[in-house]
Amino acid sequence: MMFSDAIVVNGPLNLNSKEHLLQEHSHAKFGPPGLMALPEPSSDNEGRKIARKKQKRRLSREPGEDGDDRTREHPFIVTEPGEVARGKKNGLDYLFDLYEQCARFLDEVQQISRERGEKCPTKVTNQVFRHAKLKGASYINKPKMRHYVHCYALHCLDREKSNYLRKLFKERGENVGAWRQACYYPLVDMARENGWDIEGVFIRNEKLRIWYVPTKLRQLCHLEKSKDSDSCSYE
Amino acid sequence: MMFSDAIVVNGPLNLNSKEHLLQEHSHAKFGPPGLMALPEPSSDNEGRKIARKKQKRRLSREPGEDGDDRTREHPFIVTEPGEVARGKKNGLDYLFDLYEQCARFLDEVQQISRERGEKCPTKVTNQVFRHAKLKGASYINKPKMRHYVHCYALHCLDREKSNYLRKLFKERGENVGAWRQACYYPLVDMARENGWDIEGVFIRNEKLRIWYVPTKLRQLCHLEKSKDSDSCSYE
DNA sequence: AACCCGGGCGACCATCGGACGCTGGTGCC
DNA sequence: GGCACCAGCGTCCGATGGTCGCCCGGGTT
Repeated sequence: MMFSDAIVVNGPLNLNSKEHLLQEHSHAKFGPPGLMALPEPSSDNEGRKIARKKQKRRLSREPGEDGDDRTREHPFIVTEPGEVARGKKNGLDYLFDLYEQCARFLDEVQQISRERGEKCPTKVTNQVFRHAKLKGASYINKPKMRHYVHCYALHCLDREKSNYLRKLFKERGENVGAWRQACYYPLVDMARENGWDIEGVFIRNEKLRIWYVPTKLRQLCHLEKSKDSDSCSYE
Repeated sequence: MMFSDAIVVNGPLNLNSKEHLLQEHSHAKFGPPGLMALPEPSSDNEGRKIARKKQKRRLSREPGEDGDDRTREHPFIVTEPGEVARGKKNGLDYLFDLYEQCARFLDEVQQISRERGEKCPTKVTNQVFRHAKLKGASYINKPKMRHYVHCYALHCLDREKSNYLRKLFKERGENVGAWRQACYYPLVDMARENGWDIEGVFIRNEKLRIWYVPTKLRQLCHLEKSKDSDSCSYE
């Protein structure tokens, strides 16, 4: 009754959005790099400056036209594994899938950087979010992804506990915010079991490695560690 | 006639400066962290904002008063291993020692971050330079250290070749700039032998790991790689 | 003493990681 | 239909990695 791994769906998900025209970017070659002249600043880096205001037109959707060209993503609700969110909501399987999509976008960015001989990111950076947007994944954005990183971490590190928490909070009718808060504590326990090295816990996990440890989680660990050592020693 | 390692002096060095009142920072404890209140932004991070303008008074040194309170460090000249720079110059052993000092400052910064439960840098960052300055090592600064990273890299990765280059350029009476340029090419060769993974070459070396790969070196590798594949295949 | 060469490093810049809170979607009554 | 709740994400902010070129030290004449 511990890690059960790899059971949870990768199935339907994302019922309410229909942006999947991406997903299958084969790591293509993009042709020979073109021999950039060395003493110059750098090659044009994936439309960082250029094409900046190409955002989706906001505030222009006609009411009644629903489901597509949505102004903002439907909010998440607490769903149990495999459960499809009903109504104008997204489920947690979909949330977690977003993290996997980001990992794929990071792969692509790394591929491109390597081809160009540029610095190669090891984490999901601004550049990756920019790339995702460019590829049409407009439903991915930094604040959202950072907001739920620790929930995804629990999902990666202890599927069992993660699933249990989802069921529990769903049952109780708790909102997403409450569930999200609750996700911190199992992680703090895990950090404790690993000598309080939360960074290491992330880095040792294949999927988590690419995500920054959230500040709040790091702080919680530090706080708890201080409490621990206060109460059982006076060094 | 390859890696001979660990022969080069760690001796006299730094004849013209007398700032070594640092060197021996034992990784002390600094007392208990103080249990920062969680929801707050962050604890005051090593005088990042505070004490900012505490710089050395410039333009106020009286002429004739030499050797101390110098406005700027003496320029480097090409010296061979163990050779002491004469006159108002610094030698390359001293330059390389500066990199070792930075490594020690990084250690300290990491120690402090870990105690405070803050993000722990793995590289020599701005924070490390700030810390060095705070500890009195005012002769260490970012532009200088970044400027010669690849020279230090050669020194770490192929002492033999590095020493040879120093002797050669000294003999020829070349200036520091010329020697510095020359340091790139052996490194490019080394990258070639390692599948053009210059990042990996740095990371695999204990001492280099903490330094960012200089852009110019990365670009040179990329350029050379393109040339290679152009001339021996048409894929 | 005057001059010029060369390089040290102050200071700037684009971009980064990180966070807040406004806006407006959503379900309930 | 109106309202209250709450969360998505635009947008800001301090700090970062990276660099350029000014200024002036130093050797030469």
